[in-house]
Amino acid sequence: MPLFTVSQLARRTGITVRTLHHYEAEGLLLPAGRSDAGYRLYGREELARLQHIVSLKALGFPLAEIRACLDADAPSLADALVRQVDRLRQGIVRQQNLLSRLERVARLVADGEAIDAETLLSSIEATTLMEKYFTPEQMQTIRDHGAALGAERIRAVEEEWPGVIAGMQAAMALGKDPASEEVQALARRWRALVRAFTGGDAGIQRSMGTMYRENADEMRAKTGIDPALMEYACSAIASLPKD
Amino acid sequence: MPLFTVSQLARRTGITVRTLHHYEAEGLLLPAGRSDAGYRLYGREELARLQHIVSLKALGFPLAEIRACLDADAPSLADALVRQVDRLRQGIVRQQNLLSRLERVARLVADGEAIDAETLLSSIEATTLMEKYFTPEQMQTIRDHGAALGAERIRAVEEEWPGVIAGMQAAMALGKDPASEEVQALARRWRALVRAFTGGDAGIQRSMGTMYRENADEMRAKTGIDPALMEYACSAIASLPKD
DNA sequence: TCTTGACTCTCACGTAACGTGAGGCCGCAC
DNA sequence: GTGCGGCCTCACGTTACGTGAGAGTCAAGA
Repeated sequence: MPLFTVSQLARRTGITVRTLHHYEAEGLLLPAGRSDAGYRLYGREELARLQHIVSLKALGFPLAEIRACLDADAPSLADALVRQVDRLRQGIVRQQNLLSRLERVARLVADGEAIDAETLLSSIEATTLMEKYFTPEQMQTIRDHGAALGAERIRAVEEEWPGVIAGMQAAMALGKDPASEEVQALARRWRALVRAFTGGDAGIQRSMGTMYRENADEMRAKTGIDPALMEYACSAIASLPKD
Repeated sequence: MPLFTVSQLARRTGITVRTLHHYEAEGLLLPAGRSDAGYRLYGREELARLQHIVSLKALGFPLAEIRACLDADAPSLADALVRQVDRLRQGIVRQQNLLSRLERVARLVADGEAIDAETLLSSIEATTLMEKYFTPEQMQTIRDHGAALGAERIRAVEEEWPGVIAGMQAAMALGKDPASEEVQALARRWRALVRAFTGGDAGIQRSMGTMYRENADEMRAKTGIDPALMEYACSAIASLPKD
């Protein structure tokens, strides 16, 4: 009956000595005995058990579950297999969602040549926030629409916003009538800008409204639009003749 | 200039108070100051930084990298994006390999009704070992071939092995000539069993030979074939007329 | 004014699966 | 006897916090 020392057993199964120590501490694999000097000694039975452990570990099982399986019997192993498949599937789905988000961000860098950190972080935050309020289908619609518009038109739209916001802000501060011709002109430009983004999709526009209302602080900080201005602009747009 | 306490900041960004403590300990986000009672106080700047942190964390970045990005500048962020995409991709590939292995094992359970733990673990070990010696294409060939054979034929083959091995072992022990008629009959059955597995593929047969040689101990334990018997059987098969 | 409840503080251990020394004993060969 | 390799037992480090424990702080109601 052959007995192995730690390193012999480790070589035979392709794991480290430290791992064997760890398994003993966890009660996962106890040596058959000790030599006079206190060296761990393992027999055939322990070798077999270790091979089982290594196999299950190679399938990604946590040690606690491995111990449960080996100390119990077959049905628990079958259950564990199902659980592990589920765990893995969920993990993969999460990772893939993450990856697609990341790749979208990475494309910003690739497209936008030398984008600065502030802008990039803002974009990331914008998309993160948007993913909380838009369904995946809506996100896809928005992206498709953006692609159709082209990078140049998008930049043009983004550059027009500050002027329109400032104009509307000034009009509100001066107490001008939302139905007045001057404010109506601003409202038309505002509506056009919103439509450039929503593509005319009513669902997207509603979700955008929700997003604005629930993140008033952040929106004010990033766009300069506070709830009062938003209401003023909306009332001005409501007074526009149906296009 | 508004100041926030921990819980106010936490609510605003959807993270926990403990996490803020942690970020301070890590030097990732320091409060703007403390109140007389020692309460942490954060300002607008800290809120913005925390939003950046949360965004990057949502993309799966490790905290150390987030700190590096925020304390450095844009190029480091762009690099980090690339690194993170790589990391994720590799992780997904690993997980998917794991999943496919696991699903193969799970199918054993599904097919074999009430399989016992010992048998299942043996199967797992066998496939784990095989994946070390066969290329993915070879594994696929083996699986295809197995499917073509059908579960019943496979079981028949598995049941025939022990008798053939025992017979060959006995013949060797009695010192019979590998070229004798009796041993030649055993050799024909042996060769047929091997071909049932390899499907006649020379590459697979070579890989199997390597696997046997490099795992003589384990093979002896599982199949009862030791190197001497293997050599004897091979010489007997070599004496067979080319079919 | 006292008390209650919500909030905050600082330790400090727990998590998964080991890696990586530190300091010291054991065994065999020269 | 003296190397050198193998073995032993602590015990801390890793990741990103969770979860109390024990104690001080703040605003409000009885």
